[in-house]
Amino acid sequence: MSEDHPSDPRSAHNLEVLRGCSLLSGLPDEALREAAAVARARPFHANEVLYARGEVQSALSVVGAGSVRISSTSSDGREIMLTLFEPGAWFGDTVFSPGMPRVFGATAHSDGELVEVPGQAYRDLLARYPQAYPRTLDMLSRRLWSAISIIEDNGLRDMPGRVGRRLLFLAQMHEHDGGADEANGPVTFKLTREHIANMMGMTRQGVHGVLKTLEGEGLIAFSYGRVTVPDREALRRYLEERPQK
Amino acid sequence: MSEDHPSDPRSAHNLEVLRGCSLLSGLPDEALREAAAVARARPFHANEVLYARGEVQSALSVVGAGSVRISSTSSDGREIMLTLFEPGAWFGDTVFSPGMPRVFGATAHSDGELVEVPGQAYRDLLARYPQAYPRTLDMLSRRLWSAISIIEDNGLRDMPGRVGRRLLFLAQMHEHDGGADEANGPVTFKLTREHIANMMGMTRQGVHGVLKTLEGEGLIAFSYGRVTVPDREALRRYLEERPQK
DNA sequence: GCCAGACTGTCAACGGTTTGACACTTATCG
DNA sequence: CGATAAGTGTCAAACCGTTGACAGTCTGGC
Repeated sequence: MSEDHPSDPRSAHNLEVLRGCSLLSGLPDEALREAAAVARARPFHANEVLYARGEVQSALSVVGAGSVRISSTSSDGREIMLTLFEPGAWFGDTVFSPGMPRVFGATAHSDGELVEVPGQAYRDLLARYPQAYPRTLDMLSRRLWSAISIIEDNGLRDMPGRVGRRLLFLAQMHEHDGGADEANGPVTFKLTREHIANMMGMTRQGVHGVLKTLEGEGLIAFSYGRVTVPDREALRRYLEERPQK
Repeated sequence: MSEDHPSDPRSAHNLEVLRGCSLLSGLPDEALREAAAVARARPFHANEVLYARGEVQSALSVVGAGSVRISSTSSDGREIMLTLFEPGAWFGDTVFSPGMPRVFGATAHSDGELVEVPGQAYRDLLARYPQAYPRTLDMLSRRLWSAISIIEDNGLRDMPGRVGRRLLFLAQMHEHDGGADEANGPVTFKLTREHIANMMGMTRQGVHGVLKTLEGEGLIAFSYGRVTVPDREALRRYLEERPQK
C-alpha cells in the first residue's frame, strides 16, 4: 500500500526477515527488495489470535521473531494444534489457492513479529521471476511430505511413539529454520502438557504418562511448561526400533 | 526415450489421459502433446506393487484406468493406507522435490493403467510453459489442505466420525476426478473392512462395529468387499453435528 | 516480593478398541 | 463347477487412554 523507498529502514528490516525465509530463497535479491517494500511488519503479543480458521483473505506470513502456534478450534471448544513455527518459517499456504479458506488458524505463542506480503503481490512477483517457481514447488511439496508423515505416524504408532516423533520433528524444524545450534545439541520447547495433548489429540493426563515413560528411557526431560530433547539422535534411534502400535 | 511421432496412436492415447488430469490443465495443449510423446503407458494388474515406499526415482503418474491404492508398509508388516486414486488422479509428488524418497508407495487396487511422464521431462516442460505454474501450485496446495484436514480429523473425531469423514472425502474425490455421476448420487467403493481399517489405523473388527453404527443411522450401506455412500449430503450433515471425540 | 491464575501430579472408575480365536460366507480361477 | 483363498461376523478378556476431581506447585506481572 505505502510506496516505501528501498532505503526506508522499515523496508530494510522486512528485507532481512524475508531473506531468512526458505520459501523465498529462490527469488533474486532484487525481487526480495520489491517484496520487502510492499510487506507489512506486524508485531504481536503472546496469545494474540493472528488468523482464524476459515478466513479467506490470504497473505504470505513470515515469522520474523517469536513463535507462532498453528492450530484450529472445533465448534465444541477443543483445540487441535498442528505445529509451532519459529523465526524464518512461513505460513499462509492459501496464497497458492486464492479463495480457499484457511484450515488452521495462527496464534501467537510468544511476543514477536510477522512480516506479511500481500497474496496478490507475492503471486505477481513469482510471475515476474518465474525462475523461483521450482524452489517454491519444492518447499510446498516438502510440507506435504511432512503432513503425510504425521498421518502415517497416527496410524502406525502408539502414544509414546507419536509424541516422540512429533517432538523429534519439531526439534529438526527448529534446527532447520534458524536455531542453528550445534549439530546435535539439546533443544527446549516452551510447551505445556496441554499443548502437547492438543497436538496429539490426547489429554493432559495422558501426555503426563507418556512423558514419564520417555523420561524413564532418558530420551527427554521436562519441567514446568517445558520439554527438552537432549539428544535428537538417540531419540531418532529409539523411535526407529519401535514402529509398533 | 522413444521418439514417438505426434500422430503415433500410443502417444494419442497418452494425450487423452493427460488431458483428463487436473494437475496438467494449466499447460497449453501443445505442451500436453509434448508430454504425451515422452510419456510411457504402464498397464498394471490388481495388487501389483507400482512403487515402493522410499524409492527415490521420480515420475509424474496419472491414473488412466483402474484404481490405485496409496499406502505404506511398516517394518513389522502393518500397512497404512492413505487414499484411493481413480482415473484422472495424479501422484508422485516427489517430482517437485527431486531426490526426496517417496513417503508412501502405490499398489494397484484393480487392473488398470498408468501414464507416466519422467520427472525431468515434466519439470523441463513447466519451465518452458511457466504460465502453468500457478495452477500447479494451487493443486499441490489443495493436496496439502486435504492432508491437514485428515490430521485435524484424527485429533478431533472419534472412530465413527473419522470413518465417516474419510468415506465422504473419497466420495467427493471420486466425483471430482472423473466419476461425474449425478450431483449427489450413490457412490460405491470396493474396499474391504481391512482396507478401511488400514486407512484409519484401527482393526478389521473395530471397523465392523463402526460401519454397523453408521448403517444404523442410514448413512452408509455395506456388503462383501463393498461400502456405499447413498447420500453424500446426508452424511456431511450428520458429521457436521458431531465433531466430538 | 507477593499473589492470582496457570500449570501440574495423581487417583479410581469408566469405556471403547484391540487381541485372539473360531465358524461362516463369498468370490475367484483352474 | 468345485476347491481354495479371501473376506466376514461375533465373542470374551485384556488393555490403554479418558473422565472427572482435587490438592499441590510454579511463575509472571503488578
